Formats: sequence, structure tokens, C-alpha cells
Amino acid sequence: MPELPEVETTRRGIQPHIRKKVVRNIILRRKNLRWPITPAISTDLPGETIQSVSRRGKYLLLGTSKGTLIIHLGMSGSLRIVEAGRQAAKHDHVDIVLANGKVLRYTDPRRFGCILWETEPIESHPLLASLGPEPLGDDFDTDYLFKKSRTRSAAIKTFIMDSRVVVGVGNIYANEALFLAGISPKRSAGKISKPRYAKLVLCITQVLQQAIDVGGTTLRDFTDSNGEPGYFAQSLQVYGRKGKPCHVCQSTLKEIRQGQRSTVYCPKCQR
DNA sequence: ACTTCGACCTGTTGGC
DNA sequence: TGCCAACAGGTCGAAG
Repeated sequence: MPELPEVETTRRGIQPHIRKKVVRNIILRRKNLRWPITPAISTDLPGETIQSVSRRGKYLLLGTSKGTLIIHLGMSGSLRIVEAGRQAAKHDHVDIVLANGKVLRYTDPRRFGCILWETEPIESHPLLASLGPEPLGDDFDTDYLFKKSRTRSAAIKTFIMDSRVVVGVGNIYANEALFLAGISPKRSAGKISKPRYAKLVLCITQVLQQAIDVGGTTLRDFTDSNGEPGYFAQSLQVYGRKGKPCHVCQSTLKEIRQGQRSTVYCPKCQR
């Protein structure tokens, strides 16, 4: 489910249904996700109005006058708008019931996600404090990435997936961006030239923006119960294509493991 | 300051 | 066909 484009798609999908709406009550069907779900949400949230629906990296932030609800979807999480009273399925762990009869429902089979309530200034929250810039924001540019990379010996793929470097570049788009930029995923981050970083920055922004744009079409039927995306699958160049021919040079795409994540690349196009 | 790796979970897939 | 190991869109936090 959640690469940055999907989280952003989720944000855009739920925002019109929950912003400026009043929370009636919370239904907790399970106490823990990755961490305990802050118990205080059951008493603090009812009566509050959701004022903002924003995103930092892959964290969704629901702002109220009392505090901020931090939601992460982990590997398998999703958020849906359903009608109040709708039967909950196996992995529907939390319902945020609104006064208007709608419910924001959190589902997460693997429970790698989290739901945390923060009443202190949100920027200083430990999970958010050391995050790098947004890939689609102004702070993410060639100079930044080049400078940041100079002291790093890690492979470029690992480097761009590090949330302290830049947020939101998950495994799929790290693979895709490196292919588009023609950079070998194994190359050491500190040994890549500035012009190549310029290209990489462009490719990262482009691939993420494109995916968000396509996600926009999924947006319309977001409230449908059966949300199968697969909308970006068509445009994937390397991810999930191990052993298949490169779309550019027909060479066989190779797969390796980097930091227990699979990397697929074209040995000829990526150097 | 940086890198590596185990851990957290369930559902699906691929190889035998 | 069936079983089991390996793997899956993330990322924290401990240890080196």
C-alpha cells in the first residue's frame, strides 16, 4: 500500500470527508499496532474538530485544537471512509467515528503502522524531528543531496531510502528513480558526481509526482470497499521485473539484495 | 557520525 | 495439489 504517493493519495481522499468535522467517538478494537495506540485518544478526541489533514513524509497528521493524531500506514495499512455501523473486518483496528455519520476506518493486517496522539508541538515529535526534506518540496535539490552525500559510503539506493536524507522514497520508487537516472544502485553515494545528482533529483521528483498524478484517478473511487490500486504497475520499469528484458536495451534485469530489500536494475543502462 | 541488522506482524507466492 | 520457507509497499532502535 504505502509509498509516499499512496499516502498522499490517501490524504487527498480522506480530507474532504473529515476536515472541519467533529469527532463523536473512537472505537479501538486492538490496543497495539507497532506501538500502543495512545489510549488518551478515546477521551481527548471526542468533541474535537479535525482542523487539518496534512502529511510529513509518510506520516499523516490530523490536527485538532488539543493535539495532533499521527498515523502511519506501515507496510499494509489503509484508511477508508465508511458509513457508521458498517461491519468491521478482521484487521479493522480503529474507527474514528464522526458526528456526521461517517467513519474514518484504519485497517492494517501486519500492524507495522502506528496511531499516536501528540499534544506537544508536533515538529519536535521524536518520529518527525530528524526527518529529511520533502522530495517534492523546495528544500530538496541538487546542492542539498550532493552535499549530504559527500560523507557517505553507503550504496546510493540505501542513501536515498534513508528518511533522514529525504523522506518518502520507498523501495519501489528508489528502484525506479535509479533506473531513470541511469545510476547503479550499488554505487557509493559519496562517489557520485554533482551532475548525476542533478539528474537523480529530477528523476525522484518526477517519478513520485507522476505516481501521485495517477493516484489521483484512484482518488475518485477511494471510498469503495475494494481498493485495489495497481495503477502504477503499468509504468514500472524495473521493480518486480527481475529476469525480464529492460524496456530500453532489452538486457535481462538483475536482482540483488541491499539491506534486506530487493533491488532490481539494468546492468547495462545503470552504471 | 555512519552502517548493519534484528525486530515487529500477517498474507501471499514460489519451489519442491 | 499441498506444504513450508521466503518474501512483501516501512522504519525504528540497538549494537558495532
